Amino acid sequence: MSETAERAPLTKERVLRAAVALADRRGADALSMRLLAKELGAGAMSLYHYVANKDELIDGMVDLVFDEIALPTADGDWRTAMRDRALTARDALARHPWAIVLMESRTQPGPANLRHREGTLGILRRAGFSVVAATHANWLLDSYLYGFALQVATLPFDTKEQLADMAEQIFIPQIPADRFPYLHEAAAELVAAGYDPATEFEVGLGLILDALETLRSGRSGSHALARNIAATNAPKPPNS
Amino acid sequence: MSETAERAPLTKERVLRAAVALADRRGADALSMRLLAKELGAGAMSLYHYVANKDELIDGMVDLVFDEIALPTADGDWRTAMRDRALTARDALARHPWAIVLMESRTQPGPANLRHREGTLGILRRAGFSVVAATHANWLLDSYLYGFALQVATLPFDTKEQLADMAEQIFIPQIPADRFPYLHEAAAELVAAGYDPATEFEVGLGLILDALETLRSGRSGSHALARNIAATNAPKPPNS
DNA sequence: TTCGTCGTTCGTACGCTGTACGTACGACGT
DNA sequence: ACGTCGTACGTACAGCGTACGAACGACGAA
Repeated sequence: MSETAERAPLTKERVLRAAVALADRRGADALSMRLLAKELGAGAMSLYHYVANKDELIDGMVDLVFDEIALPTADGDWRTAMRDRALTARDALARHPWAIVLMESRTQPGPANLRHREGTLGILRRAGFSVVAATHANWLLDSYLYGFALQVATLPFDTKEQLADMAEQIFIPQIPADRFPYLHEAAAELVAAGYDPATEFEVGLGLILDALETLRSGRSGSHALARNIAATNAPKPPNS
Repeated sequence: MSETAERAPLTKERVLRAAVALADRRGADALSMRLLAKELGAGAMSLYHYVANKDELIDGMVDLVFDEIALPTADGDWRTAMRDRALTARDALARHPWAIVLMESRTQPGPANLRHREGTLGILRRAGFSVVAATHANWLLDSYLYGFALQVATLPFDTKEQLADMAEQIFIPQIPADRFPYLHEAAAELVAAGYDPATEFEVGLGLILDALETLRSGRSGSHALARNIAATNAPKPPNS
């Protein structure tokens, strides 16, 4: 493969990027120090000059993925800013499915992670969200984002054509109609209706953003708890 | 520890339950066939008479956790049914944090998983959700559920007292106020406002359920895509 | 009683993992 | 010419999942 071709000097940057590429190509399980070293044309132990251990390697990889998510800018309304961020985050997590679990399981947030939290929080605060309301908004958006990515990462289909194939060849025959009538019906009807899984993310995202608007203005729907908490703090952005 | 005390006959059930207990106690990483066998007072290879391999062991463990989630019943309105399911699921995932990732990463759904999907889908369909609207609802609810559980599993605090300690001793000193003004402000203000992370899940859940009501009645908020799709299929429950 | 046969248990071994430890080598200041 | 230091890595160890085959008790048939 790459025996003597690429013997550029080893750096932390190069190690991390190679690790991301390897995880993308072969999956998180295949990422071992030995294999990564071979990929770089180096010995396994050489890597330990650039990362203290495998955990630190993974921390670095996660922060690289975070850097691929568009940092929301100050201009424009909060809705499109949060929407753009969610969409690019979704894309980044689709490119690096191994990162989904690792991103939120690192106890120490990396610099890109911090920059992100600061950016999104700023957008929300300047848009009139109270600190507590913005906290609710971030929890809701991030939970949806990570949960969705987690579910999508293991789906065996992406397009509506693949969904149709899956449903007809695997799902419907395996689900007995008498024990699972609703699932049976749904599988058939989704295909018939031309349901496209690629647009699913934006449906839920739109609903969430609508819901957050009620949180911002302090008038929640029928949920008393959210209403009470939203009223706790008036918006008062720092630094302006 | 348990040398000759518990030499009840090995069964698949016993192996799976011991595996769940071990993962709860020591974490997913510590779950090895050798350690699990020792826990059961058996040799490592004995386990392979009850599970084909470690993957099948994990499949069984995940299905046991699924069984802890309350299957929604037919009576009552859809909102409380979905709310109860989400809350018991949240509790089950809090008891078994290792299961969050594994649950949605198993390509083959276990029997408890299938029973669940059928149950929730039935609730929604009978409540008037179209097949496509119910699909949206499930994606939104499940994504929130898993994403929230994923984030909570790694948080170092659960109660508002722990949050206050964390913020004061770790978070605020580590976040320079000049580079991260909003994060800095938020950490201080959340503590001052008596923000309780334990209630966070229900805030987002309430907002989502409110949003789903608009999906059910076919009138979405400002999101045209959801409105169009919701109109695609009229509700027509099977089997009744 | 003796002899398969079968279900269950598990000892050993292989190739893999992360990484501790010690060594080796080229570049550089003195 | 001689230490020192940054970089590289060979070897080794404990632990992993699991393939293979042997051991052992229970049992029906002879």
